[in-house]
Amino acid sequence: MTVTIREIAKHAGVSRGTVDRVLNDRPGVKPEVRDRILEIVNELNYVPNIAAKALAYQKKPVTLGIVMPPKEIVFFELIRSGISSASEELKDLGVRLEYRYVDNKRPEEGAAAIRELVEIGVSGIMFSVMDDELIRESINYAAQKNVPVVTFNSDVEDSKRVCFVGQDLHKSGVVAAGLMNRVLPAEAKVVILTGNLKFHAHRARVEGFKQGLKSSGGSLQVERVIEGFDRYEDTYAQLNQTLSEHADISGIYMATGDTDACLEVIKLHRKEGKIRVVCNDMLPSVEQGMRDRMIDFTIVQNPERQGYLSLRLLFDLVFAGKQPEMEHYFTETHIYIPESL
Amino acid sequence: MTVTIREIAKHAGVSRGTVDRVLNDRPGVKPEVRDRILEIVNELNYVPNIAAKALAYQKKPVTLGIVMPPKEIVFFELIRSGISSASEELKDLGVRLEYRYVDNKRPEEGAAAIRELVEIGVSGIMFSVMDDELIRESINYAAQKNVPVVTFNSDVEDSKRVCFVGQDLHKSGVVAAGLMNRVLPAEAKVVILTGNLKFHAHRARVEGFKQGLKSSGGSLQVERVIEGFDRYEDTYAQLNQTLSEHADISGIYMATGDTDACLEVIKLHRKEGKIRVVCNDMLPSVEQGMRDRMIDFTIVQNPERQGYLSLRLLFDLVFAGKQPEMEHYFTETHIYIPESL
DNA sequence: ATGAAAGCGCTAACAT
DNA sequence: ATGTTAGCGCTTTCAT
Repeated sequence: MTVTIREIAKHAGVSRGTVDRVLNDRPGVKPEVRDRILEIVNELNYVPNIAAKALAYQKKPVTLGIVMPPKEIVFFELIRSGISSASEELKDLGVRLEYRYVDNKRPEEGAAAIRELVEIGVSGIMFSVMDDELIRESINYAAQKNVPVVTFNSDVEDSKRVCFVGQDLHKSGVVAAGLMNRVLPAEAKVVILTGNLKFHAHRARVEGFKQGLKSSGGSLQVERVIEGFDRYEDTYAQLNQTLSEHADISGIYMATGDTDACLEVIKLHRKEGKIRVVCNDMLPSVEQGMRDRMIDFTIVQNPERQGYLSLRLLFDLVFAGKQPEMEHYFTETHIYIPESL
Repeated sequence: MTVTIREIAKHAGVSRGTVDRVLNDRPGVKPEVRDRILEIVNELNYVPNIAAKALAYQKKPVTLGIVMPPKEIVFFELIRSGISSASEELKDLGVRLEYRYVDNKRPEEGAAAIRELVEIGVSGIMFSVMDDELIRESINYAAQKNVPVVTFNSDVEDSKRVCFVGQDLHKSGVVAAGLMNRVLPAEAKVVILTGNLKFHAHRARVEGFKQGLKSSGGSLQVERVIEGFDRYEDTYAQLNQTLSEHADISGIYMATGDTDACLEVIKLHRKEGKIRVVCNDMLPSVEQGMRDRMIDFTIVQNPERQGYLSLRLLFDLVFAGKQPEMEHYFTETHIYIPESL
């Protein structure tokens, strides 16, 4: 027999209303009664019935806030589709979603969005904006107001967010190294392209790659690590220079940065098909590069799942009181080749 | 405003009971009334509320049947874990699962299981047993009794199953060819290992591989296609012979078959690390082979997702009347290398 | 501080 | 053939 709120009430010799108050941390219950009820709840191993809760919430649905970049940011497209799947499943379950689209490079917008969502009374927040002190403060403010925050895609470290769902950037790099090792001959020379090594997120892949090369006992040489600062021109100029100076470069790991710039330089040097290219993510430019057979591999970390899982975790937490089991949920690392498309 | 059964009743000038009868195809409604109600249902775009249904079904849950191999068949482990995730989500939603474990090489067991489940009154069935005429008949029998069947992992073609969830075997082969092409030099010789070319499932990967080699304009040569009939000895003997006769084999595509036999032969010929090996699936023997760096790649088709999706589709169908959108749901093709583990 | 009762949308048993 | 009603387990409002 599944144990209901009614059973608890009977055991405790109180009404269902009182039990409900205790279970939902509502005021107006004598501490000793509260304790006794909680004891019984534990003893009987009570678990709330989702369907019943959902039905009761129909009139005044629980609201979950989502803060992320707007539709124009194509990188988030698949994450959005994962969120959609989850929200489809939750459609009838007494949940409403409240979106706030912000520039994910503008911490102040993200921080403000969190506070606003807390003000309007959301029960939980999904959040993806570049890490920053302002944001940390907002997240902690939400936490203190009992509004749990799940970060996704990019984490806000040392904040009071309940968990993070995203990529294992270091592992991307390790896997990229494994691929290079298999497609290039011994002693071959490779170049790493990244954005800005000051950012942890950019550094992690590069470090993973280097470590991967080492630990696999490979003999590949990293000729240079280029910081392109996510700009076409910088990337183009530096890579161009490098390829000019080193005609024997046979692999490029595009850890972070402008794919188009990279491919243009390869064309300029007439190295199509001669230089092996490993990328990350499946942006339109990467997909095109694969179709054109200029990119050999791209490493992807299940963005749909990031979206789906974050929302699901948040729902389970606020609706069933189910605490996330981990602090970091890393989505699986997958490898694509042109034939995978 | 979401439209409820009550609204429909009001519009039609009947009671909620009658509407319920119509919506659930229960007898005892005058045809003209039924038609009128259905019209209104369409017009108002009525969608049943899952939470309410689930709650009402608490006492007498809807039962879904699952026919698949028992725990000993390790291949299904991940599929099972996907089923578990889905059933976790559906726990409170008025659904009960009824398992029948059968040898998936024994169609008569599978066919009997379907009939039995239909007899005991399940509302839908998930099914995975090798294709066979007996099974086709059972599935059609179930369909005729209004019990939808979703096949997963291996399809039962030309049957009245509502849809199939599983791998795109042909694509596995194409992707394998893409990998071989990237890691082997031009003109290299490869061997294909399969089970029994009489089986469509075994043939599909082999054909995909060959076609992949061709269409990518590669120059690799398929030296031989070995049928190992899923037996260690046959595989061992034939591969051994082939490697003895052709010292220049530099790639093996393990489309289907006994991985251990394959690896043993490679060791025997001291070709560890010299012959590139591409496998399918992530069986324990494959995983071990990767850790030992004897297998370079394995191609996997999201078995968890197969389990999850099949159950979810079945639930949506019987619970919300949502017809599957496709007849074939192919799970995504993923590539793993040792560093992915 | 606590109890009682109505209601969320749907099903099913019982009436008519 | 159709209407009425009592739940399903939880929330919430209104009494006490």
